[in-house]
Amino acid sequence: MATARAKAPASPKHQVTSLDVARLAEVSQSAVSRSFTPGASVAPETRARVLEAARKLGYRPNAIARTLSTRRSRMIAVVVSNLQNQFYPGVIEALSQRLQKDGYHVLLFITEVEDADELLVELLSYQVDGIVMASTMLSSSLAQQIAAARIPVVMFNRTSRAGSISTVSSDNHGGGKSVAHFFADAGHTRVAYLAGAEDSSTNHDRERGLREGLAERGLRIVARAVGDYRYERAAHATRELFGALVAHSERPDALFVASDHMAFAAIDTLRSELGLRVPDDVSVVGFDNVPQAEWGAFRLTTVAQNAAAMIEATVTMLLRQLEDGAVTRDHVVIPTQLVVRASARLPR
Amino acid sequence: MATARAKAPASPKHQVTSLDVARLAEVSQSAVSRSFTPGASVAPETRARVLEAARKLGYRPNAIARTLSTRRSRMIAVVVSNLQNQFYPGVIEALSQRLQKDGYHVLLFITEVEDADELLVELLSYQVDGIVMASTMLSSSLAQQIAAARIPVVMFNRTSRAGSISTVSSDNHGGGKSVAHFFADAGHTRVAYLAGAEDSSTNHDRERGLREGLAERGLRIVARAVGDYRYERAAHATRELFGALVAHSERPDALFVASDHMAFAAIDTLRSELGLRVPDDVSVVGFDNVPQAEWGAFRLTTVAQNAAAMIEATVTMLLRQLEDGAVTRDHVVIPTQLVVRASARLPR
DNA sequence: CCGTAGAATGAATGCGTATGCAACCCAGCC
DNA sequence: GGCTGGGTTGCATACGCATTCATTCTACGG
Repeated sequence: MATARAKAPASPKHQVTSLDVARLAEVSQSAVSRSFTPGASVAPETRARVLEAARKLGYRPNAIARTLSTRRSRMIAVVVSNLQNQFYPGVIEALSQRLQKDGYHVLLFITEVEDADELLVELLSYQVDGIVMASTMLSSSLAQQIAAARIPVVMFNRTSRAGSISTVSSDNHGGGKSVAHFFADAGHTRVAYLAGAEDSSTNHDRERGLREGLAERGLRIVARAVGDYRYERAAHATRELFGALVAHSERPDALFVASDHMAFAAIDTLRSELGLRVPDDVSVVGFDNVPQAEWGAFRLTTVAQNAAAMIEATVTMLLRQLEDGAVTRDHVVIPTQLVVRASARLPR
Repeated sequence: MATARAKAPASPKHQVTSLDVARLAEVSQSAVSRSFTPGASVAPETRARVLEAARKLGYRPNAIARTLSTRRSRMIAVVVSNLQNQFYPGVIEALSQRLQKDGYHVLLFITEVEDADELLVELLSYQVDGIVMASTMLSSSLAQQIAAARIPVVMFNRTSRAGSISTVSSDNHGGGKSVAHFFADAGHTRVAYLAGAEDSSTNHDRERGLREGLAERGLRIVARAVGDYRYERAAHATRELFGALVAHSERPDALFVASDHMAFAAIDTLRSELGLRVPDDVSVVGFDNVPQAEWGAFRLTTVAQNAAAMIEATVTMLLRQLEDGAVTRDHVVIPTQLVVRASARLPR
């Protein structure tokens, strides 16, 4: 016995299709399609009739059907992992709005570390036109596969030695170097580094910049701990570097942190937990210049990433590849700038 | 003369389709489709042959074509406006992961205030299976339209008098009330309110809760300013409430802020700019319990929203409606809890 | 006044998958 | 041994739109 499935009355359930509009406007389905396709050949009065009929019926072209037909979905996949770091929500927001302006939409994928591969495969089945990967690695096998599918990929804020993949990043090396000089000019001699994820190119480049910049002034990194781009781990790393177990003479007098997010953890820990003053006892400099860096509680001196420029470069690159149909391998590096606030001692 | 369009060699450009797999496995296209459809009728050995062939060819079912056929896209639209407020990135992250677990994906729409309508129309053309609206209003005409299309909508963290729309929200009224009692118990008599967006139900309910809670103790809101859920405007509102122009005797001794994000602005402004101590001079309580509330710089006493429960309720509600095919109008209210930290004076 | 280029239109087909339906096979049962 | 029924399979078609191709219509120049 079949259970009486309380199926809702199928009154306007029948989705309005271009054929319905065609009938009402007394034209062919082709004419309807053309009326909604910019640049197609339709007489103005025909289009007017069609649009009027469409309005009456509440018709909206079906983007899915269009995708199947044109092989372009106008969807861009954005892959992100760490939304706790304030940098990324801002990026997503700006990126999304920028793409919307060009008629594209964002299919969002959140992924922890390395299940990214599995996700990517799913993502491909949605026929996205392009992919932006922020703060996530891409296995080279998968990169291969995506390249084969001729889908443009842009790595945002990450670089990669893998296949034919474009990247947009800040001048992390230069940023790190400028911090080194800034510290040196302020007379700091015991500089420590609080690292992000060890396998990330950003972390690597920022540290290298710091090291080389210090070397130019005859200094070196005297201590180092890993915060993995996470607040809690950064707080823990700060305790390692400045805790009671560290002899006073060994204590660093300046700390470069690989991201603002972690810098907040460092400052909080230094002040509230270890009783150290910032910048009087320790100078702290971050990286990113997220909105909170400006807040009164932190007044963080930091290396600003030009997010707007990075996003513009990303979108430009993506759209160009989409138009050309050719997957390229460009690398754009956006300059950074040291923003001096109050969390680090000023140069003399 | 036709320009020689440098069309890339169409080597593996021809997308692998179920028909290709069928040919290789020497079965019909139907068999391939069924092999990828859980619960379909296929002999185990047939399915094995198909999967093997698919693997060889690198075949992945085309989700777009499937959508066209099944009329289910397995995409959920998520509409958000204010990603600066840390509450929302967290929600997006959790929501996205939760939906991914059930095989759904998030189509993200960022919208400033009221161009939402236009966006929603676009969104509908993507045949999303459901919509989650967070921190965004929905015009009732559009709500009507969506209901007619039989697309389930859940308003997240907002309520609405409009059409047949489900809502998930916290007990904002109760939360506001508990703050009132907390202030009263601590002996505060001059309580001020820093409001969010005036047209939001959350703001309205939180304020009403505060007012009623105070009334129960014979108190009232002595001052009020609007921060519109934005940091800068909240800082400005704080100056209005506590600035030099306010007579000392008129100055509030407790401040309830409609969101943590704004509470940070209030605290920063009170401390860094107005030279007031928190909580010694002014008690501050927020709402949301975002991760930063716990940070050493703020140690914010706040009303915690149970984001996990809200998300679970949202997803459950959405999925149920998708299965039943019936758009319902449920209203779930999740309890809140006052989290006591150090930004407000403790009850005696 | 005829020929023709060009615009406008409709019929037909393809995009890749899911599924109702009919055909088929085979085991089990009377 | 014939019959029945369940499990498999393939055929054909639908999903909604874009686009090619052929056809018709219009206007214009010679």
